[in-house]
Amino acid sequence: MADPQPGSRAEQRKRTEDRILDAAAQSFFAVGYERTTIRAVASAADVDPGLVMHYFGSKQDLFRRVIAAAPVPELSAEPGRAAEEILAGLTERMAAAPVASLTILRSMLTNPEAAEAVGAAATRYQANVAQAIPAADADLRAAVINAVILGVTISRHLLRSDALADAGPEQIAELLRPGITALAAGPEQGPEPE
Amino acid sequence: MADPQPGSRAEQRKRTEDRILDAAAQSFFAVGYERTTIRAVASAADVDPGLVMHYFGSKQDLFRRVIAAAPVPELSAEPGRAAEEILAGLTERMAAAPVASLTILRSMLTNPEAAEAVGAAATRYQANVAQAIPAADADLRAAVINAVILGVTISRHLLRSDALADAGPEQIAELLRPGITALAAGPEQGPEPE
DNA sequence: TGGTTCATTGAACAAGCGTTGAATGAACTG
DNA sequence: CAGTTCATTCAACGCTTGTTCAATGAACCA
Repeated sequence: MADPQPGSRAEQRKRTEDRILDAAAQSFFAVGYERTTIRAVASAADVDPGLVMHYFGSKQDLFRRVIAAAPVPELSAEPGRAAEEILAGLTERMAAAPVASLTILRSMLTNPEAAEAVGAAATRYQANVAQAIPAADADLRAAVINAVILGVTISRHLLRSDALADAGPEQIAELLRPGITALAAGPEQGPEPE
Repeated sequence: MADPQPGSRAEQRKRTEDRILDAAAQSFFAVGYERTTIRAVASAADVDPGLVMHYFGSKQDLFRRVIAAAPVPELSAEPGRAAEEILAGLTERMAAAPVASLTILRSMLTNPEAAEAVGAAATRYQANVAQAIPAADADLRAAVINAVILGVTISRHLLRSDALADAGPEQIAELLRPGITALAAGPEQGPEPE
C-alpha cells in the first residue's frame, strides 16, 4: 500500500485530501465543530469549498473523518498494577495529547457525535479499568478515574489552566498518584487481609 | 424591592423577561451557546424574537445575563480542614448543580465568554484552596483539585456517565476523599513532623 | 491521438441566522 | 379625557452557512 506515483493524479488527490484533513483538524481543534466553517477549512487548505464537499460529502462526515484518527487508549491491567498503568498512560497522554483526541473533547459538550465518541471510548476504557479493581463498586471507581483524567486533560490542554499547563506530566501524575491508587485499590478492609 | 402591582405594565414586563430568561437558560444549558437560536428561545417563551432583542440587546448579552446568575462557590478554609470543606462543597454541588453553572460548563470549550467565566471562577476558587494548602506547590495542587471537580461535574451532569449519574453524591465524595485529602495535605515528609 | 476520467473551480441556491425599525394598541399620566 | 409611554408584534434586511451543479482543463487509457 505504497504512496502513488509522484505527480500522478492519485497522488495529487491524496495530497489535497490530506491538506484539507489537516486544516479541518486544526480548525475543529481550535474552535470546535460549530464555529468551524467549510469555507474557512477550504481557504486554509487553499482549495475551493466545493471540493471539500466533493471529497468528504458533508461537514459532519468531515468531522467524522477527523475524529476517526483518534487513538483509543487500550489498557489491560492486572489487579494491583492497575493504578500504575493508569498513571503511566495519563503521563504519556499529557506529554503529547493527539489533536484528534483533543478535538473530540473540545466538541463533546455541544456535538452529539463527539459526545458519542467520548462515551464509547470511556465505556471501553472503564471496562478495562473496572476489571482490574477488586471491589463491588468497580464500575463507579473506574468512572471516577475516567472523570479525573478527563478533567485534568481539559484543564491542561483546552482551558490552558496556567498552573497545570506549566507543570510537567510526571509532576501532575505524582500528585494524582494517591487518589488513583486509592481508587484502583478498592475499599480498605482493615489491616492486610489474608 | 417588592414585586410591582399585579397586572401592571411593570409586572407584566418582569414576567415576560423572566420567561425569556428561563427559556434561554434552558436552551443554553441543553444545547450550548452556538446551537441556541434567538428564535427558538422566543418561541419557547411564547414571544416574538424581536422582543428578545429589545429587552436583552443581543444574543451575547442574553447569554451574559443567564450566566451572571451562576453562583461562584466561595471557600475559605484553614489548613488541615481544607479537604473536608472541599469535599463538602463538592457533595453539595453534585446534589443540586444549578443550571447557570452547567450552562457555563457546557459552553466553555467553544465560547470565549464562557471560558473566561470558568477561568475567573477557577482562579478565585484556586486562590482560596491554595492558601489552605501547606506546600510549595500549593497552586498546582489547587489546580489539580479544580480539574478533578471539573471532570466529575462534566462527566456526571453533562456527559451523563451512567455509573456517575446513578451514584449518590456522598458515595462519589467518599471515593474522592483519599485523593483530595492527599492533595490538600501537602507533601508527605516522613513520620509525623513535630 | 482521441476519448474518457476526474481533480478542481466558480457561481449560485435555499435556509437559517442575528438584528432592525416601523406599526399597533393597551397601560399609564396629567 | 388627551397625550405619552411602552410592551409587543410583524415584516423585512443583510449576512453566513452548508450544499449543489455545471464548466474547465489536465491526467489517463486504448
